[in-house]
Amino acid sequence: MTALDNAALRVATGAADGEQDRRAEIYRSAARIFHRKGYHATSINDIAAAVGLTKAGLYYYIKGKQDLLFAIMGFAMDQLDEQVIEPARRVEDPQARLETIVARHARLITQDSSALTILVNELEGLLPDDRADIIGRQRDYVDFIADTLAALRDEGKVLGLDPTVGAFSLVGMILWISRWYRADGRLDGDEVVAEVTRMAISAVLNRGEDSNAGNPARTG
Amino acid sequence: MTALDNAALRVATGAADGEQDRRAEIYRSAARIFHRKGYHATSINDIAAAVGLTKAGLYYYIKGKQDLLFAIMGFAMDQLDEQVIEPARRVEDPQARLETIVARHARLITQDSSALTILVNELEGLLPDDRADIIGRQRDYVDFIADTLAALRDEGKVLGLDPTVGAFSLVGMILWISRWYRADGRLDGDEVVAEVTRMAISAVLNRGEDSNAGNPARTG
DNA sequence: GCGAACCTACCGGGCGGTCGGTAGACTACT
DNA sequence: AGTAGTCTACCGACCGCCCGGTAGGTTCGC
Repeated sequence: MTALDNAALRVATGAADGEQDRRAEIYRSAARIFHRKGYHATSINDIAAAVGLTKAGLYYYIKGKQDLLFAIMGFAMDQLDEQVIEPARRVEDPQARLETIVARHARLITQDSSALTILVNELEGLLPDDRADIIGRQRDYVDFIADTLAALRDEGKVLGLDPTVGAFSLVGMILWISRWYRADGRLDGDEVVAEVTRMAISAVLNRGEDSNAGNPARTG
Repeated sequence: MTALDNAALRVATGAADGEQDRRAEIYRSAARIFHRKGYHATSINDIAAAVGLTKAGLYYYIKGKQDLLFAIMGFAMDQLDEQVIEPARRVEDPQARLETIVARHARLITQDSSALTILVNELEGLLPDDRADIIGRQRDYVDFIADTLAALRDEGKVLGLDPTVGAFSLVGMILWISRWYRADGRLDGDEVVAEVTRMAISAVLNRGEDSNAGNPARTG
């Protein structure tokens, strides 16, 4: 049933808006409200009202608040798998693969950040088993990036970078986009994606030890 | 009264543990629990129990849940001002200043991330006026970084980087540390700080256009 | 007339917050 | 020395509200 729910959500976030599948609209609205107010601050009534139903009416479509959250996160993770990880896996050159990862992930966020952002911010709202599931998939993603960085290092393009720290840092940079990017802002989505991708690659590539960035600040 | 509260918290987060000032312990515990479970998922009872009081007893010390949150965030912002922004302001060379910002901010997070992390994750729990206050101070911080990046660009050390996007990206990289760094992990705090600082500087400095990181990925 | 789609009404419970009270230390006056 | 008053630091009990969730209909297209 989760698979079915995710399918519904996938339809919903696509271009074609709901015409028959009410469930899709519900998931999409819930994702938007969770994203804006946070999971715990969002009531079932909020979601019901947003889709023009009463609370009881909403329960015709969903099993509960936590299942709703898990379904949204599962969908977001599916999106990441399909639109970032799988395409990147088919890129053999490590640098090109890293660029693919960053650019595609960033683009996903500039296009619709709701589900992706909930995915990282509302983990503690899940049941332990569900949380373990999601965290495992996230961990796989970070490992995938770390492996790519390790491959870059083996090519000699990167010196003295810890792949795990590098992977986490790049992920942080990408995820943070959802906090500051506005579709109606000074830069459009493609420009932001390009800019962030450039920074990410630059952060990782070796520049030949011309920087003395070590430990310049001491407390006090 | 907020100033007094913040003073109490400042004492609390220092080395010397509570010996008389109960308020300090309360703020510190609250920050830790808010950090772990999130603001909305934390009840006043949780905090009271953590400091060995009943809910009513706790209200002898605090004005309300939202004031508690605002006080914690105000303290975190003060920490940022005093330990990151002010020291960095005294550094004239833009690159050295940027290194100071990143290293000091990162160090703050590896040392005790509770208040700093609440500061960015629980904004929507605040009253509108309080939120505006905090957001304004955060915006000032980002502008400070962006100005530093602009100065670097004027020196010719950076080509074609948007200072605002750069500032946000670096902040994202730094803040994300609190999500993955564990004090008992493989790397100790200083190593992580050094690694992240190196990445941040590298992300921003010009490497002479040897990267073709543009728009390598298309959907579909 | 039957099932899908939805409603009104309700439940138990936990929430943030308040109230009246009080143990005990400390002060003040006689 | 005794005792009355006062203040700090707390507690048990309670309030009204809203929460997630449910029971039991009702409407409506087929």
